[in-house]
Amino acid sequence: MLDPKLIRNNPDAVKKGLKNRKADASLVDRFLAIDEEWRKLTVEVDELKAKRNKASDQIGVLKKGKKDVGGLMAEMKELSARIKELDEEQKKIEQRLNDISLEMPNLPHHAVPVGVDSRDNLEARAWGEKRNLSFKPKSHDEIGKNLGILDFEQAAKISGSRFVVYRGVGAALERALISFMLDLHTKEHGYTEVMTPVLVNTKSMLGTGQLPKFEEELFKCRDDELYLIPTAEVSVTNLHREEIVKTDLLPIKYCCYSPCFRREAGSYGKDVKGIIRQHQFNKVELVKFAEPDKSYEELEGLTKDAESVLQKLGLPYRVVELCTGDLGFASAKTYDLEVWFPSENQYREISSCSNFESFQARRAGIRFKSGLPAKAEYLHTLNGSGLAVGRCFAAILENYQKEDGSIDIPEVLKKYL
RNA sequence: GGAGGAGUGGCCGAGUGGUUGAUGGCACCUGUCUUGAAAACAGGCAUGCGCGCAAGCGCAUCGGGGGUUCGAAUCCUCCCUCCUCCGCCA
Repeated sequence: MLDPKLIRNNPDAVKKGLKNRKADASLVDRFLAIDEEWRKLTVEVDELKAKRNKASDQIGVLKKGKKDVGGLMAEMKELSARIKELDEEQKKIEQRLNDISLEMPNLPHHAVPVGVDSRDNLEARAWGEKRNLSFKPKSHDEIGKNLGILDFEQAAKISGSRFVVYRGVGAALERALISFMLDLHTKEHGYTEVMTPVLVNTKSMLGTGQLPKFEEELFKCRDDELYLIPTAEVSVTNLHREEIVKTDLLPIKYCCYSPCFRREAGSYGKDVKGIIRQHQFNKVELVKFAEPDKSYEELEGLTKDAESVLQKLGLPYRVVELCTGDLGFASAKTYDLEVWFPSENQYREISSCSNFESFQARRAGIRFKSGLPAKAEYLHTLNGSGLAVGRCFAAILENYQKEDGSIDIPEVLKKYL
């Protein structure tokens, strides 16, 4: 959610930001029109309520003095009825205002390169040597099937398409990756591990921005107001919803392993082979709560923490700075980490590290005290994959494959297997 | 799932229809005293929103929604959360 005062005082800047990210800038004018209507009505209602409050006090006093208050009471009865009508109208307007506010995406940070789509993204840096294979590299799903560690048929039988069964060493490798990542982030990068529910309520989904706009991307329970999380970002960020966190605890750094669930509506025919795009996948997520003036520094650190996973695994990757047009709904600035896939001869996203500034904090009511005298203020939230485990699994299969169809195991994983 | 109890400001805890946004205590801030600190004493101390250049004024908020009433923390109702007991259960 954007600061309503910012929209009021700086509508043109907001429009420009929305346009840069290909969002509907007319939302601003609609917001302003309704906002004005709301304020006008608010003044009116408040005045009537002030009148009523005064009269009610007076009635109390008069009654004590055994004076007649029948006329005044009748008058106030009418006034109350009028107030009730206006209250209802005001509530409706508030609802509309709120709906628009929740539909509005975040504004890009001013330094984010302006662009239309992923072709305008900037490569910030690249790391690692792509291995020189003396044979034609196989795809990870082929390797996995051949080794008997990935089974797509059985998964399709018990669940459907875009699911996978890990078997034997495959299951162990997936588990090893999770443990390796969590250990790295907790022991070397100072994150606190949490394990949170994967079913969350509507408020949590609104808080991080999955709702109301992206409901079709979510799995929802039929009989309960609960959704499966598409990322641990949701449950972990909402840990501090409606809280004023102690300033001396900032920055708060969490890492969380969780399975993630995405409907992938509208991605039919895209990445249908392999485990790149699944309805259910594992991910270790990094989440930070930071003071506003330090959040960009924290974004750099967060990205480096995610990168170090790839470095320790010896997987070549590059860091891409997303342009305004490619930014996610809630993000002000995002770095994608892309890992090398030899069989495709291209880099593919394996992590996305974003600073949401106060966008999620405002939706979720996450504040801290700052200044003198101390005043509660929205903090900044950040998160990034550290990393997507399934894609990491696939990248290891492809990058560490040998001509005989077997694979090497990265050194750092050996103690986990 | 069944029965009962509870939810008040940062915390504890009063308050069952009328100057109660809410007594008191703790914590916190300021001042006096002190070489300094502690103690004691005095004072201050909720949040959100709107109007206003400002001083300030007004509205809302006692888990959440709805209702009764001129007026609700207080009465009614639905919901949520927590606790106790029973049932079921990894």
